[in-house]
Amino acid sequence: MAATPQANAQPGERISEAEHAVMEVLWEEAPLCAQDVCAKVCAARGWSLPTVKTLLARLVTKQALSTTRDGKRFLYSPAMARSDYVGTESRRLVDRLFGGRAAPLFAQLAQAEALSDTDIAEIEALLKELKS
Amino acid sequence: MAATPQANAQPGERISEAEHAVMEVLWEEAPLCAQDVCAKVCAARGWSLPTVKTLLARLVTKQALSTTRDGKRFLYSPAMARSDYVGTESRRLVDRLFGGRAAPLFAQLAQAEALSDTDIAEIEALLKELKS
DNA sequence: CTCCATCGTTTACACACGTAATCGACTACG
DNA sequence: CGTAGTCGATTACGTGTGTAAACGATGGAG
Repeated sequence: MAATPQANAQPGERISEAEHAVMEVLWEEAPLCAQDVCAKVCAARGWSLPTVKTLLARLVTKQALSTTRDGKRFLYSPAMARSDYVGTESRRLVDRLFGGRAAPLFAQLAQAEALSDTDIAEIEALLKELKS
Repeated sequence: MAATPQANAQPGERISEAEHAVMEVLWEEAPLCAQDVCAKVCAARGWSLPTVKTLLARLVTKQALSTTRDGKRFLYSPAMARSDYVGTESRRLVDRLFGGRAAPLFAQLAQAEALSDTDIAEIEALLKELKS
């Protein structure tokens, strides 16, 4: 049984940007069938239904989604927590660009004026909590 | 002059991860010739010299590097500031994962215990400065 | 002045990704 | 019971990326 190229896929398999858009929809609401996902994601990205189906299939292969049969169709649900994904992605960036240190990232955002007053207030609150 | 596929390349062209490793070396020290870059980057990544040459060439095409002739070889220097790259990449992530808001990213890092005491202290100091 | 080492350039190739059409099966309506 | 619509699966294809060999020019050693 000569494994086809895509046949093997570890759970750690990387989720691409387009795939992420699909995950985002399902993290917001699940389970959904392909059409529902398409309706939501196509509105934002302008993809066609076949495209969304491909992405769903690839995500299932990568074990990022799980499926349940519902009559003739499938219902898709996330098989990984959004916080996990967000966590590893954030960590990736911090490692790659800031040597694993979070402070320089913060400095970067501050300098780029990417921090709103609300952000600053929230971060301040978080800091207070961390120190307690 | 039928433009070859790669012939056109805007300055905004995206820098891939492998290319970024090369940029990193040149941001640390420049200008350098291909061999010097290779010596540094190959130690960390285990690439061969041809590979590094390809990456350098692609980066020149993307206008992320500039070159000066030095006898028979080229000296490569970054044509974009590291802070610019780091800025856009950070922004990208924050936009994609946190709806453009920095506070949730911070919360994420805090929750993942990715914040050292030093980080917290530095961020606190930055906050104080921002509010003044 | 010739030849070799060394550049940068060109070409190569497999795989991931974005995007999509087509196909075969199955369900539901008539 | 047949047929049309719909679903997931299969196949497709161009481009970017990671990785590298082959090639052609050129400058420096002898």
